Amino acid sequence: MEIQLDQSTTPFDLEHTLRCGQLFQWEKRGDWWYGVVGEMVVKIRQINDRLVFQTFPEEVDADFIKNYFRLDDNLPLILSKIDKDGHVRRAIQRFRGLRISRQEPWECLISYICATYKNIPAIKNMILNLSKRFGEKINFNSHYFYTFPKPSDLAHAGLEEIKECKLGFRAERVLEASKIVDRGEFNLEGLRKTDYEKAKRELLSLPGVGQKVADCVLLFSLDKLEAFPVDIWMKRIILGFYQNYFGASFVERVLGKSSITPGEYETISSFGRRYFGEYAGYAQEYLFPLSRSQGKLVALDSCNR
DNA sequence: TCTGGACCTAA
DNA sequence: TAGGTCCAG
Repeated sequence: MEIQLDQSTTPFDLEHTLRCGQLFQWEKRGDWWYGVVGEMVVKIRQINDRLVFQTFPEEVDADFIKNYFRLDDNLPLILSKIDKDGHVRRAIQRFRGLRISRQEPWECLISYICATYKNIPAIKNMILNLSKRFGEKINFNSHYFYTFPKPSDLAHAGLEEIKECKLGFRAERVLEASKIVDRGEFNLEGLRKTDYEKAKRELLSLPGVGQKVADCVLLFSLDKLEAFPVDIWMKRIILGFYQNYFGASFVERVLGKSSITPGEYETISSFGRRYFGEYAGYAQEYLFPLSRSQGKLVALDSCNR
C-alpha cells in the first residue's frame, strides 16, 4: 500500500522519525524499515513523497500508518509555533519532517521504565529480549519478529524470568507495574482524555515511573504534546542554549552533576512548556537529536563556557 | 524539599 | 558511563 504525501502541507521524513530515538522496535534492512506495531510487522520505506508499506500477518489501511506516525498533526503549524529562536530554527531546518510517533501506551510505559540509566542499544536489546520471551513470534520475509508482551504476560511471569531479559534492577519495577495494569487498577488509555497535570500525577504512582518516564509516556503515547521530558541530554541542551533564562548558580550547579533533583527537573521542564508553548514536546523532539550529533556537541560545549 | 548512594549490565 | 528512580537521613 501507499500513502501520497504533500511535503508542503504534510511534511514527513521517515528516516529522521525512526532514528530520533523515541522508538525501539525498528530496524533497517537494505532500503526497508521493519518494525513491530501492535500485532503487526510493518515493512516501510519512503521514496520522496511516497510512503510505501506492507503489513503482516494482516493488511491494514493507510489510517493505521497515519495514526502511528501522527500524520494527522499539522506539522507546519506546530513548527511555526515552536520556532522561537535560532537554536530551534536550526533544528527544524535540519530535521524537517521529523514527527513524534503515537505509540501504544502500555508498550511505551514498559519501554521507558526499562530506559532508565541505559543507552539506546541496550534498551533495544531489553525490549527485544522481553518480546522474544513473552511475545508472539511472527515469521515474515524469512525473518522472525516478536510482538510486545501483553500486561498479563509480564504480570504472570517470574521475577527471575524477567531479570534474564537483562533488565537488572528494572525487572522488579516492570513486574510490579505489569501487575497493577493487569489487575485493571490503572487505566492507561483513560489518561488520554485527562489533562496533562493530572495524568502525570497518576503515572507517577506507578513503580519505576518518575518525572522523566511519565513525561515520555504522556508525550509519546497519550497525545500530551506539551510534555517536555528532561533527560541528561535535554538538560545540557536547555542549560546550554537558554542559560540566560536561569540563574547562573542554578546552571552551574545543575550542569556540574549527572543527576537532577525533582525540583530541578520541574524548573527545566516547566521552562520548556512555558517557552515553547502547547507543542513543547515537539520542540524537545527536534532539539534532542542535536545532542547526538558530534559537530553540534562541540558547539554546545563552547556554549556552556 | 534536598542530597547521597545503590541499583543491573553492557556498549 | 548509559535517555533515572527509589530510599534513607
